[in-house]
Amino acid sequence: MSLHYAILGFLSHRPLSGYDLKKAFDGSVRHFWPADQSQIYRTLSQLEDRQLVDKAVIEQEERPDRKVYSITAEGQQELVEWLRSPLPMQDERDPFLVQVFFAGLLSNEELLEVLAHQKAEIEGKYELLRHIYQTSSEQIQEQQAGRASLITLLTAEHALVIGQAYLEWLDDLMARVENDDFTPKTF
Amino acid sequence: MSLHYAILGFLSHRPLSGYDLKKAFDGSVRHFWPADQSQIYRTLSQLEDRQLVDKAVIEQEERPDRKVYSITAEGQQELVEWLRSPLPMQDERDPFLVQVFFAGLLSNEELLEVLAHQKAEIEGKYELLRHIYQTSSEQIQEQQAGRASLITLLTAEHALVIGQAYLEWLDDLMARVENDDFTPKTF
DNA sequence: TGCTAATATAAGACTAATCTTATATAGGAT
DNA sequence: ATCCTATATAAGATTAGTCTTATATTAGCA
Repeated sequence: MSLHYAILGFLSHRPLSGYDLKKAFDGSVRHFWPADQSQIYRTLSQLEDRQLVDKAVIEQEERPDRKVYSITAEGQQELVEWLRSPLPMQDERDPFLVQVFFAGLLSNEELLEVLAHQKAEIEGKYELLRHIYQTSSEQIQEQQAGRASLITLLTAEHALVIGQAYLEWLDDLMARVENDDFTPKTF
Repeated sequence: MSLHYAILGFLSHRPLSGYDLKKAFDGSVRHFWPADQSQIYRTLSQLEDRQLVDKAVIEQEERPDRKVYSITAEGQQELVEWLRSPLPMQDERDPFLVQVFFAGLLSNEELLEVLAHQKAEIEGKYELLRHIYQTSSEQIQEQQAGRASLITLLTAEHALVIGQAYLEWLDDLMARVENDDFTPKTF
């Protein structure tokens, strides 16, 4: 469902084609809402059926026609209503945590390997996001872009804060595995 | 896919019926891998087809037959192999972050409301998990249960660490919204 | 007396998302 | 010469997970 609103969100800035939208997703929100190309096109035609977007066909001789979508007044209204509405929490689904939960079946060495792999993955994701955050925050500040642009940075900030905590937990855990000491902590 | 392995994981401790498994999921891993009752039964019969589990039918006069599943040698092997194997990272999907990303369309007051709601949700989840963590860590320590039991606590610990970071980010963000100051941070 | 919860299983329909494949062309790189 | 990338769209099949409904009985509560 959120894909509908994410698309409306992008279209609320400027009209875009399916192709443009795919690039917009990959370049900004993919770390918390990846979008499949095929699904974008399907969702666009659903939004069109519900008259939340308008389609403008721009004929091109050498390529398939560009179909540029723009948000309608109804679409804008539905988007803002959704943005305002408190959402029920999503349940998470993390196969890595399933591995950890049943890791009693592994030796400490095997467990350490799994943890080290996860650490590398999280670190990679973290570094990528840090780079994106830095360059785009500099860009936004140079251009003196407004409040709405600054707000888009907050999701990257969220990922960085969570990533840092994740890495601290992993480091602490790896140390405990090395000492073979799994004594519970207090919270 | 992880549901297959999570079921095998539970069955590696002791034989269980579909009904038992549903309770086991709800009581321990549901915060990172919720399982639908219907899906558990379907997955059990798939595992049976692949001979990773054995079914023992216990006839009951007054109720539907209890079908108790136990893990086979092949099942145990596949489980341990999976536990050892480094998994590709999952992409997240968080509608709340979609809201934040496009929150430029909301006023500061509206945004604060959305954030306050999320804070309450996260706090609720956090308190629940803290309670579960405390009681079950005490229980495990009293019973002098072994390494495998202590390891199951680590996933709750993970959720608590992440939850804390999440709440700190939210608090900081709410303060900034109140001051209408969205200046980027440095990471 | 009737309602609810617990025990126990499972099919059917549906939705969201992914993966694969198809069509069509231009321009640049090897 | 040939291959890859970018542009541009979209149907088809499949998978994982959810939601609804069905069946059947007992025990306890109000």
